[in-house]
Amino acid sequence: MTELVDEPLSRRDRARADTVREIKQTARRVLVDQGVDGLALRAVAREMGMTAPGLYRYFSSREDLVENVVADLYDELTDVLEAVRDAADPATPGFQLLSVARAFRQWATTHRAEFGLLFGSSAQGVFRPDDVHGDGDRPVQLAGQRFGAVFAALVAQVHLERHFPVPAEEDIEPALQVQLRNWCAKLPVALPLGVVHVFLSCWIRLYGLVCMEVFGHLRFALDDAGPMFEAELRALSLVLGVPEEYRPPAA
Amino acid sequence: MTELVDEPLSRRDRARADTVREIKQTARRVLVDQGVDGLALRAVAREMGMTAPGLYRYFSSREDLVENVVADLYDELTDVLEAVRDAADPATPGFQLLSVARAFRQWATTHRAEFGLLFGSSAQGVFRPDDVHGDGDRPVQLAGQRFGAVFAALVAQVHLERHFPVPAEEDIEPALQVQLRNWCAKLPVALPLGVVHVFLSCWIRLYGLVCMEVFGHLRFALDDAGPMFEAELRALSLVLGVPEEYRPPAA
DNA sequence: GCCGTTAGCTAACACCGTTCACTGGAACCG
DNA sequence: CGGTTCCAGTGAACGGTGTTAGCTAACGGC
Repeated sequence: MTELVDEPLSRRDRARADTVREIKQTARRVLVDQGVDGLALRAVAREMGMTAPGLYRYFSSREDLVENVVADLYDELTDVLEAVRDAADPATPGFQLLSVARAFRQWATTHRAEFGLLFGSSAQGVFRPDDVHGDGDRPVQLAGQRFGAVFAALVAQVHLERHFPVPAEEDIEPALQVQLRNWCAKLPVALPLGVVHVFLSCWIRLYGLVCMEVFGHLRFALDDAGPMFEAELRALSLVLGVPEEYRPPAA
Repeated sequence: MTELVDEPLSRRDRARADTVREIKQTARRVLVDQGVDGLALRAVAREMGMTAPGLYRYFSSREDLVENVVADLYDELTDVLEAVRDAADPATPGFQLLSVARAFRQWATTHRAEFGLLFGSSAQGVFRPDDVHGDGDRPVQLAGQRFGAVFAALVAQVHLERHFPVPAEEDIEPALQVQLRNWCAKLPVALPLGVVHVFLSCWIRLYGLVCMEVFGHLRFALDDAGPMFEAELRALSLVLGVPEEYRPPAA
């Protein structure tokens, strides 16, 4: 058994860790310029001067490799969002939230293949049917939670600063109440049910619009989703009571 | 050259049409119980006692077959939605819209594989990058337009009956205005820009929620999306001014 | 220096999409 | 009726895939 202490990394272990990194990094490059379907084990191996079976020393299957790449991508995306949040000026929750939302779309549109892997229809690996809630401790699940926490925390802060209108608990259907309560219990901070309800509703709109744009399901109406995105952002700002001066302006 | 008249279907042509039907039908069955990745030409051929190369007499590639299956699925889904709309009692636009939205979710959750093919991230076939707008005349595009028209027409009718609040033209960003105008021009009926804006916004929410549910991206928070769907439906009813008595009730 | 562990290889299996050359039979024409 | 043309469907083959089994060779710890 390997030690849980992180200090005694043997020479071999370091080499192994390096190889793992290189594989994931190569896989990501292949993903980007070959597409999801072109993300083949053999292609990854070829790209780094190995043969496909060699990869099985590091990942138990293609699915396993993909899952680890997904976790890394979640982390990378989260890093970007956190950096944008922390660089936002003024550093008010409202403006930070808008900036993060824009950065999310920006990342999605400039990393289409990666976005498809994270948020598309082929992401059975992220949240498997068997673990009812996505709160296991596999890397991809932890990374997913970290990602979600960025938005959740910002909405919570916005609400803390300016109490935007939320439905009263008793105005939420009981069946939805218990689910929201269960979810709340897993969050680091306690939030009123109405707030998480509004957060979920806002996230649905952001996710829906960005997905439609990236997956090409918006082209029936728009050829550039940018203006529509800003309009939706403005609508969300109103819902969340983001102060006028930080809101995207109407035309 | 074959005649454009539809009467003189030779014996051969009828047999051919039957085979095409059987192939698509078999492909759909394979899709359902093997998943999108399991939708292999060889599997389809095997299932119907043929060999894979034989299918090339009917479809020029796997992609071609999939595209035709997608078109059929769009048609089937649209038929379901239209039937639900026409069977809605009372037959008011508001209630019809709610019924159709529920039927859409119902179809999506009971036909996950098919839904993923139509609305997921692997739908490059439906709207290709090259045709800027999805208004070509390939079967899949026609079917897609027919699908969208169901929702669009209902929203239009709801607005005709009760003028829910829409943004004034001059409150829409110019860049978005021209896009919406272009799209409007392709619709069968003339609609105020504000109405199509609201329609698009509502469709984003419906699409976003159903996609998240079907693709498993909602499991981080909810294990049954039903109540949240009804809550969103209620929110949309308020946006669209659907009369109180047809709205989903608050808790 | 020995010995266990392990990285990486080759070969192989079963599958995939696709092309090609071919056969059998149906449809058409004189 | 015979001859010819067309076409559905086949088997073989090519190059690709994920994955397993068995081997070699090098490395780390004693």
